[in-house]
Amino acid sequence: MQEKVAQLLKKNQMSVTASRTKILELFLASQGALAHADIERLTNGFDRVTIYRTLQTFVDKGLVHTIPTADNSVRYALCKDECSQGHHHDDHVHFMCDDCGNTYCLDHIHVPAVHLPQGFVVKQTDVVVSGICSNCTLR
Amino acid sequence: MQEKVAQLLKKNQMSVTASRTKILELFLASQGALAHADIERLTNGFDRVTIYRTLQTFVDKGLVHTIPTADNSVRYALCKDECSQGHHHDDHVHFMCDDCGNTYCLDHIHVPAVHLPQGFVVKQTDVVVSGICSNCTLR
DNA sequence: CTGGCTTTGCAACCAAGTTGCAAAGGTTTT
DNA sequence: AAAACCTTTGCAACTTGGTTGCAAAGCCAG
Repeated sequence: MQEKVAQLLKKNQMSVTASRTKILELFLASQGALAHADIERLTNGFDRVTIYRTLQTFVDKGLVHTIPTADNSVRYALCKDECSQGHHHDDHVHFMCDDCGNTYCLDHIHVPAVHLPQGFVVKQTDVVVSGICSNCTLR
Repeated sequence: MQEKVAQLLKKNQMSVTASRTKILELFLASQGALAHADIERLTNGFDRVTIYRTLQTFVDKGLVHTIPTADNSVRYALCKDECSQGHHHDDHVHFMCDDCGNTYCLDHIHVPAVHLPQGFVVKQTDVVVSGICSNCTLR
């Protein structure tokens, strides 16, 4: 596992350090998206600043993308393989659960095409759905 | 005009004060959405805190709604008449222009229904489109 | 295992937003 | 039109989230 994570870092042109390894492991182990605060809580000893910088590096290298949320908080989730350095293909729907607070990438649900009036050029469409996730409806 | 604004405030159960009048005028005069910083710039003399509280009051009273944005900044726009105290009908698409930075409510473009996997309960769907707005493509 | 570049931790800083409270302002009553 | 009462404002202080500069430590080629 550790080894696999190290390979993944190298493949994306990053040197292998303790914080990057640990944080990437967290992402691989997590179902949903992670916020800076989650990572701070789940690790111990890494400086706030290191976590900010590590996340930024992951985004720059195309390993992770930020998720638009309804409550204006910043969350991060692993990219699928199609994403690469400086080029994110983030065309899936995101879901925020009002109950457990988790945020999920619904990778297989693509954002619908939105038809705009003449003169508008569409570059990106973000869809954020909120409600109750499947884990929480069961309980 | 001043009178009309005062009526609008009263209709929504707010006392008529200088800051509320001025800020509501700004919204009525503005094409797109306004951020706290915009209002601070366009007015002079009102305290930051007063602007925060006025915006919050407008949201509570159903006069204004917040707009989800791709860059995690908070913006406000006038509600249509269907919105009322504590009950927003915010089911239209929002557009952010990468060029001029303006944010618009596309009131007549409704958010498409998104089909989610079993077990998910949808409460709200937010669609934020970014690109170039019709004002900026003309130039 | 040495040297050079990268990353980390710390401290300080900045921006956005919130809270408590006294003073000022709006509204209602008489 | 003034008094009384409740609401709103401005100020100061604080909190939270995020950034920057820099010296020390860490990574990884040769």
